[in-house]
Amino acid sequence: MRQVRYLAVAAELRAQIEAGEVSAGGVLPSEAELSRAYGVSRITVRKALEHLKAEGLVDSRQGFGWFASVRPLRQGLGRLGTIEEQLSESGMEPGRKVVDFRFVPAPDWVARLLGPAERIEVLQVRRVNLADGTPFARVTVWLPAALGSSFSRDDVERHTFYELLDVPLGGATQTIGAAAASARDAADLGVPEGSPVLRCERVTRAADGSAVLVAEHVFPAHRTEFVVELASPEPSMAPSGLRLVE
Amino acid sequence: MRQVRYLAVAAELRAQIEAGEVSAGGVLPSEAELSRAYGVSRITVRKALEHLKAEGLVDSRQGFGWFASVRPLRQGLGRLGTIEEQLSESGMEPGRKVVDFRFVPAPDWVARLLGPAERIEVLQVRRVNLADGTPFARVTVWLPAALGSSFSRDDVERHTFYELLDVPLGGATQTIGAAAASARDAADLGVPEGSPVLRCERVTRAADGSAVLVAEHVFPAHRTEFVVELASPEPSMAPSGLRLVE
DNA sequence: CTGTCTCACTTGTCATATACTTGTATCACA
DNA sequence: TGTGATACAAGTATATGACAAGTGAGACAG
Repeated sequence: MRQVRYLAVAAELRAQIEAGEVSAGGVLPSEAELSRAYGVSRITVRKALEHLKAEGLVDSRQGFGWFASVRPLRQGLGRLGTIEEQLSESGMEPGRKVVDFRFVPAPDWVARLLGPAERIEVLQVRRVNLADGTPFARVTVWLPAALGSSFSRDDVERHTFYELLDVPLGGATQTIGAAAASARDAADLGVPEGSPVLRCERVTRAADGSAVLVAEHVFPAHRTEFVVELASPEPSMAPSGLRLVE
Repeated sequence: MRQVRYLAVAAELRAQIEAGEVSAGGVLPSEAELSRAYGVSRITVRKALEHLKAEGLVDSRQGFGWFASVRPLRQGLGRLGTIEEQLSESGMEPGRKVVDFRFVPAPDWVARLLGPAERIEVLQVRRVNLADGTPFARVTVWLPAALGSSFSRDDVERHTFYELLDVPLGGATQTIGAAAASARDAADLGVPEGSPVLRCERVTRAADGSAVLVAEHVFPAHRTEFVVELASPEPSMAPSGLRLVE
């Protein structure tokens, strides 16, 4: 029987990563080192690593190295598509409606998140997402006026902000909480005032770490929920990422 | 495992700042001094500092120096401790109280999650977590009777289930949603009935992928929120992991 | 006391160099 | 087709040095 060496190497690496010997985000030894360690050529090591990359377990950057993926997705679990994909798959018709497009002075909490320099003016876009004509989300985006000055209402209606922005993006921080629907929430989403809603606040940062965009998503609780895959169980029973607010 | 030096320097600086060795608003040593102190080049010190700046922990002014931010923009999720740690750090006394410990037939939705074989009987443990005596979470755990038969009420009061279980765990799926407080939620958490709560449902799987344990966490919305760090922004504006429910 | 100048020190930025990494291509062998 | 050896291109981390530009404090003339 012919032995396939790179699969054996891949299996060993996978075992080490899943055993936590390489922490999430940690850097693996270089291909050359692995090659020496396992007594195989660099080609074989690469094939093994690329195999793991296809599984979503590791990733690489040229000139830097290989590192364990921050959020590995297991093979058995299909990727969760975007909401729009889910809608069309279940036969519903997605739609969106821009209900507000204005330059306004930044609300206090938005100004705090964007940083002091951006205090002055922001482009505020409010949009309602529809499924078969009934609203299931309201999204509000605040963008420094300097960045949004060239956008038209048509632009934001047809494209995502990530497409429109010409800035290399570096990451985001997302906060998920529950709240009672305000009067405006109730009107926009067609739910009773005071009924529970999921509120998600996201700060998107540029590659250099500066905040670029603040977004608030509000969902009626009875129609939506978040799903998070945890690769390895937390030591505590408390869900990861939970935080007490003031 | 390879190390990236500027990340190591950043970690040490972060530790010092958070330990209060640099008071809020206080000035850090100059880049040249840090460079000497850590035995690295100024470039590396700068990269570390800029890393912390992206986290909102420090800031700089040309000609003046680096100083700790008065109000950190955000806490990196990587170092977000368990709720218990947060409580003791903020001077509150954590506590827990087991309010229910029973073997019962599995509720339908739990049985579905655990798989058909486990339909028969489960150990149901209900616990209220306290901060300074007032409840901030209620956790209910369902465990197949076969796995939980050896546990005593004292065991679950003193240890986490992850410690008690002798099974190698493989991962978990966590669902976060909002809901209105039921009568029991209201009683357990001390909030008005119908007020919004965060509801988190977790299915923990063994290494072989079979479901081992189902847990439900309920938090009053006004005290808790989830923070998720996204390494790279999603192509869609919709928050990742969101899913429509029936 | 008040303005102004100077000087030491700081961050911001650029250029250059080295060592090391992944990405890719080529040729060879079983 | 899997594996190995080699070479080179491209990208990253780090070190070193230099200079521009901003800050603050003290010296000094009025």
